[in-house]
Amino acid sequence: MNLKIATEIGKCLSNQIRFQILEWLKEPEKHFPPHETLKHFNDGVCVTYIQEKTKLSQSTISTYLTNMEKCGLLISTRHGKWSYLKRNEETIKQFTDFLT
Amino acid sequence: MNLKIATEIGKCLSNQIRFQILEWLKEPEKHFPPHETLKHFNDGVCVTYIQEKTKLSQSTISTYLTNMEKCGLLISTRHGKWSYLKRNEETIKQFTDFLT
DNA sequence: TTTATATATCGAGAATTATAGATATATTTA
DNA sequence: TAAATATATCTATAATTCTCGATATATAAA
Repeated sequence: MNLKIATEIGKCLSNQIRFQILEWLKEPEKHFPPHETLKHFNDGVCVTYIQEKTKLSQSTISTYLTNMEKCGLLISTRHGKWSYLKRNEETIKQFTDFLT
Repeated sequence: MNLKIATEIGKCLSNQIRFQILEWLKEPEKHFPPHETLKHFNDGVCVTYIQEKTKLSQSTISTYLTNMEKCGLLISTRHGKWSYLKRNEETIKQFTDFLT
C-alpha cells in the first residue's frame, strides 16, 4: 500500500453509496436475493442486483464498481454474461494497516 | 461509527495531501521541526508547520484541518495563539473497524 | 445468425470540491 | 491601546466528480 493507491481508495470511500456497497458485500446473503444460475455467493454479487438495490443508473453503477475494482477494493469474476463482485479483504486490510 | 461519518472521513482521505498529513502525524518529531514555545509534540503539530510542509495557502490548510477535525480524524488543542493538531486514534480505529 | 440480456464506455451538463486572496477574529507582545 | 502573529471564515473561480442517456461490446439464447 502506498499513498497514491490509498488516496484512490479514499475516493471510493468518499461516496455514501459506494461505501454502502462495501458494507452490503460483507454479508451478501443478508442483503441480496439468491442468484438463479449461480447457487452461491462465493464470487460475490452480480452487478444487476447491486444496481437494483442502489437505484442508480446502469452506467453509473458500472463505473463505480469498475473504479472500486481498479483500486483493489473489489474482486470481479465473470461467469458467462454476469460479473460478480466481492470484497477484496486483502487490500482492505492493507489499507487499514496503512492508515493506522 | 456510522455510514455518514465514515463517508465524511472517506472525503478527507480522498486527497493526497490530507492523507499525507495523517501519515506525517504518526511521527511528528520525524517530520516537523521542534516547537519553540511548546517543548513537546503531545498535542501534535501547529498549523503553521503543517502549512509550510504542504506549501498550500494558509486558508486552504486551515480548511483541510478544520474538516479533518470535524469528522473526528484529528484533535485540535489551542495553546495561546497556536493550534496544535494530532491524530485521533480512537476515531481512526472505529473507522477501520467499520470498514473491516 | 438474429435477438435478448448483462456490462462497459463515451460524452455532456449538473453538482461538488479545490484552492487562493481578502478579510475577520483571537491572542500575544510592545 | 496599537501592532504583530496565528488561525478562521468568506467569496469566487478552476478543477474534479456525479450522473445519466446513448452507444458499444460480450455472451447466451432462440
